[in-house]
Amino acid sequence: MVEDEERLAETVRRGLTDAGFVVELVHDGEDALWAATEHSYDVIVLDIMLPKVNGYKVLEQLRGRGVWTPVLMLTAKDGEYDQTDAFDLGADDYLTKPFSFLVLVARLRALIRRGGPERPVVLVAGDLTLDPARRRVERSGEEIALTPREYGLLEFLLRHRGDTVSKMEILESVWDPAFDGDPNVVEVYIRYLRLKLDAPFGRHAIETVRGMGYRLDSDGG
Amino acid sequence: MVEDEERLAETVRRGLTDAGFVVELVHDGEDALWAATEHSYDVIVLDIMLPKVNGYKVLEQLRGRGVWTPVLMLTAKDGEYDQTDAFDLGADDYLTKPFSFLVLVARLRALIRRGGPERPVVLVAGDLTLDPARRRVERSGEEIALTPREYGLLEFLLRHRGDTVSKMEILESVWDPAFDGDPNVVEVYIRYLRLKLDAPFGRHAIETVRGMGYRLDSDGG
DNA sequence: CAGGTCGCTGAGAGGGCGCTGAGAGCCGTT
DNA sequence: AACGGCTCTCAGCGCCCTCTCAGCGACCTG
Repeated sequence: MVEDEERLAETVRRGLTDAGFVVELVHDGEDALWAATEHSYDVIVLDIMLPKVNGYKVLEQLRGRGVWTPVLMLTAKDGEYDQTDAFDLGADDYLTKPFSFLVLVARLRALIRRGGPERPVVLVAGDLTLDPARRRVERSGEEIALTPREYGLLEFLLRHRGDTVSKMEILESVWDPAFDGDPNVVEVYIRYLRLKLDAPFGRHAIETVRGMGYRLDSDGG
Repeated sequence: MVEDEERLAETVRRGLTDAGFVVELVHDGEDALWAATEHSYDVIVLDIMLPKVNGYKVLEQLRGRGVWTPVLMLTAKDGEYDQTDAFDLGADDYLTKPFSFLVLVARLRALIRRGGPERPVVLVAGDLTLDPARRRVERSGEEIALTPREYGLLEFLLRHRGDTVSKMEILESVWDPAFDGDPNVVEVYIRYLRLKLDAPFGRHAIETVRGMGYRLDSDGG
């Protein structure tokens, strides 16, 4: 683990040890590079903001030296780099500070077990979140109750957020590939979602692309 | 790999082979186009300065032909093109000469690992971009709302950018092969596009070729 | 300069697409 | 059996998109 904030580092270290991990802790980028090159770890937890050499550089260097140990990056929410950068740089997973300790453990176990990335479990678009595991939808932290159909539709839109998806695509994925009813159902359910997701918050996350279909804004409208 | 400097090419080839890659080497843009179109590679290393057809043209042609193999471009430090161009044209990564061999290997591995999911299928002409998947059009980073017809017309022009296309060709492709209405529709829609794409930006991406048809500037006007 | 052709432009009619409210069918629960 | 929730159908409506048309200007030719 590479982390320079002492209190946070010590807390996490103790927690991980209790959870059964053997933890080695270094405090800056230089030590991180040396340790990771010389030793072999199951997984590396790497903070971005570090003394001497930042996390970004550390990762780049490691990959450059052929070190392919799975890396979980810790990113500050308002940092200069964001999650996208983390993935682009070859990180296998990331967490945004502040993070839930239990989530950290889960992600680390996943990385070790698979030897590969576990994509973030929660789908996000702006202040709109959908957690498939808990089947829970929130907007601005407020839970929103959805029927199964509404939920399926929203999940589909979120998984294609930013893309324009046609009514036919939606019907085939959310309804049935052999659905032969009135395609107007989609419009009706889009409306239901808008009534629950947009209207109470004065936003418009779901955009109509006339003649083409619908599009969910990446930034949540 | 596409590289014309023999010594560099041979060095890199040997290194990549040692690192476990199977390498095919061609020396100019023409061979590159042929090889990349006929065969299927995990990743393409493409130099910019090449005999016959330069790297940019090669990339442009490949993307135009629907070849979406990841491409890593090699750019000269003081070259007339820079990295921004590389990304704009649809390169997936780039390295500036001289480059660290280990970094090259790392980047190639990253490109191969990343593989399929997030490939930008974007048509570009200067500062004008069209993303078919997202059905999104931007000029200078600013999104532009188009109706289906306008969008279809612009997509057609972009796919033939640099070429002069006749009104009849346009009618057959964008409208209907059996369209028998007033060909003046094309002029009308060209106008709509100009009003949305050119006028607000003081440019003229769409050129009229009197007696022949229309032409979209490759560099966006 | 006159005449013709081609492209540009503004206005407007028509239709198609998406939105909406109501309600019927189906299911599980009480 | 009655009720409520969910799903889907349907038909009306309003707006945006599409296309037509006619006048005008630009360009070429004699």
